[in-house]
Amino acid sequence: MLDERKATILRAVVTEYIETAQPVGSGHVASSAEVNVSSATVRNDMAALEAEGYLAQPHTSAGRIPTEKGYRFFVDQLGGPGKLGVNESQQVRTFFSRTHGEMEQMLSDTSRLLSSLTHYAAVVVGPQHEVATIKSVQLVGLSPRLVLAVLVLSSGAIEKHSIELSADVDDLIVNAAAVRLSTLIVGQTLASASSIDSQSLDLGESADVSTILRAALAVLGGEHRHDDQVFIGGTSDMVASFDAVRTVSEILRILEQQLVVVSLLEDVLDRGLSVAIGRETGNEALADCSIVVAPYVVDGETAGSIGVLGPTRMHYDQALSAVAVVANRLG
Amino acid sequence: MLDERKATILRAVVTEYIETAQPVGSGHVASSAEVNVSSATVRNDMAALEAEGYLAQPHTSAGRIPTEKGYRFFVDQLGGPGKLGVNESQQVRTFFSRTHGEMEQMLSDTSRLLSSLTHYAAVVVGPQHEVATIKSVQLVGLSPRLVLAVLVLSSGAIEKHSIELSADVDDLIVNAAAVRLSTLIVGQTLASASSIDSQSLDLGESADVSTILRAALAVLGGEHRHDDQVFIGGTSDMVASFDAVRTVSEILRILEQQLVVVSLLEDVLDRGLSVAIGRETGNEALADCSIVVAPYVVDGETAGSIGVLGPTRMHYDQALSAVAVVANRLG
DNA sequence: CGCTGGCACTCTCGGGCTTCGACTGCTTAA
DNA sequence: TTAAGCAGTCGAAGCCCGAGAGTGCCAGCG
Repeated sequence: MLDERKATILRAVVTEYIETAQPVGSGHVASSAEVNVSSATVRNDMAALEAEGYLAQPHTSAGRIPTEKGYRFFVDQLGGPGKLGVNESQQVRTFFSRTHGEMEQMLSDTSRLLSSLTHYAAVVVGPQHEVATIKSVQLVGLSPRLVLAVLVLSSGAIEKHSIELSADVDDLIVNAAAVRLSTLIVGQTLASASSIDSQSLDLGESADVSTILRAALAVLGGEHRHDDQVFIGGTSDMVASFDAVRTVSEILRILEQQLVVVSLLEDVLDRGLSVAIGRETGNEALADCSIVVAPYVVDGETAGSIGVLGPTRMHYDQALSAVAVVANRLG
Repeated sequence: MLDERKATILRAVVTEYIETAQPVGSGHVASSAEVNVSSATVRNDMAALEAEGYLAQPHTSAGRIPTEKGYRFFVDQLGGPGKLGVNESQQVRTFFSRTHGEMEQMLSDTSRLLSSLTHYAAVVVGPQHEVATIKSVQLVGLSPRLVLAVLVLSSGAIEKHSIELSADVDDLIVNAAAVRLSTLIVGQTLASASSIDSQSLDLGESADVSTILRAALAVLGGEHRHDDQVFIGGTSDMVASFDAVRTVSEILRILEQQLVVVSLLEDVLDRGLSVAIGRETGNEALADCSIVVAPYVVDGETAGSIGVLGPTRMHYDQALSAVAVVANRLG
């Protein structure tokens, strides 16, 4: 599609623009190391690149800036992720050597790590609970009419649901229900547990017990889609890449709606390490942003995903490397 | 200290500046409803107010801007929190009528409510775990050498700690340890549980059991100061009040360090509903911000605190009312 | 004695103008 | 196909100037 020289010129424009945030002119490109033709030749090629939609001019007699298509070519052409710098890989190494156990804490720290590596906002989405099996279930009476159901999953995650009852119950009843519930759902996945039919359990229990059981199964089936664990870090770093407070505010609004963020990441999850540039994110408010995402794998299963959100003029190579390496070592 | 007229003038300057973000001149003040003197008189008083440190001039021949001292006077003089507008109080009412159970979810929603009421960033700090008593403790073996300790507290909160063992243990041993642990710490507060001396429990247990017990008590004693629950919402709203991205970035950096935020709130916690203006927050990066904080009370005990973070030129009356009302109804 | 009107002064802000410089596009020659 | 040169374009920066907003001070009035 693009001959070698045009590709080189485009590459030069993109890298320079990422560096300086200023429109870059033919002179700069011509004097760059990889290009050995005169600025006039560069001008011709840049005009062609603009005609084909890779570059744009903010106004006549300014330099060119990359379009989304331009960035896209640049990123695709980059091939896979490169190596990290020595400082960064050192940072990753010490991070993963020091960290241990305690899923939540670790994911939260991971988002901090990623943002400190890239200086952009980092998003880490924890494992889906649906696939994990239930290790233990417990019912704890907090007050006469309030019972807390606590599930421990094989992933080490915990789910809790409060159950409000219409009548007082005794602790003995609660315990009986807990035992019965354990035999019913321990070892199952959350998904299969929540699909248990309430009917099947009316076998000779006391009425109180089965009431509790039914209520417990009901809350299990309820909206447990919400509690994906999402950790966002480094927004302050990312913000510094923009210059309009207005834009910043809109981006923050997106980040606050965790559902939106999660679906952004999950849209690209099955594609492996990938990049969404500007409107490719599918969100108008993120027109000036790009996202680098990768799923991470635990025990051979895709567990969750991590990502970096930065300006369209982000350092794609660094971001790709960082995301790739961190996703890799999260296993 | 300030005679009645000067106080009125100061009040007028502050309210106008909060509204417009523009330096306000003697003319505007004179034409405001509460002031019935000529602009020349206002000028004299404003000069005096400046000499006394309540006002400042960005440059000669611009209007005046309130100093921190000016805001402070304004806020003190405001007296208690006022009433909420009808829309707002409606919003609060429907919120508290719809919400129920599930502490975490509720606190997170509360931060959303507060930020939507005030259009500033809202911070909600959950109850201190130290004072809650332990309702139940459970040990779950996740893998042969990894045991998860799950505590349910009377507040409905859950703490989990993973315990790594140096040798494989059997589930039976784990269960035995769990039973023993329950008798030891259920009913105690976290604080007293974590101060239990490991020595006192070497009475005839098997070695395996006491190993686990000791490890469990050790992690309990560990850094459980961290896991204060902090919920921050509405940063995107607050950001819109500033015009320098630089400032925004610094403020976000503060908010990301939850420890800092928590200590900010807790410093003023025993003072009840209170306001910290600019540098009064004790943080240089928040020189352009003010904080409105109030503790909330559950079962007669101070449980946690809620707060609003906005620009120094925030609508103090609205923020105070909102914080006061929400803190009140969080019981 | 305190308030007011008036006056001179100061400083910012915005518009209009010019200059400068960084580009481009085109044309022509090798 | 590339290079060189040249004319043209447009924004950014500097400058001037007038308008406007505001101040401080002074003198007079009740």
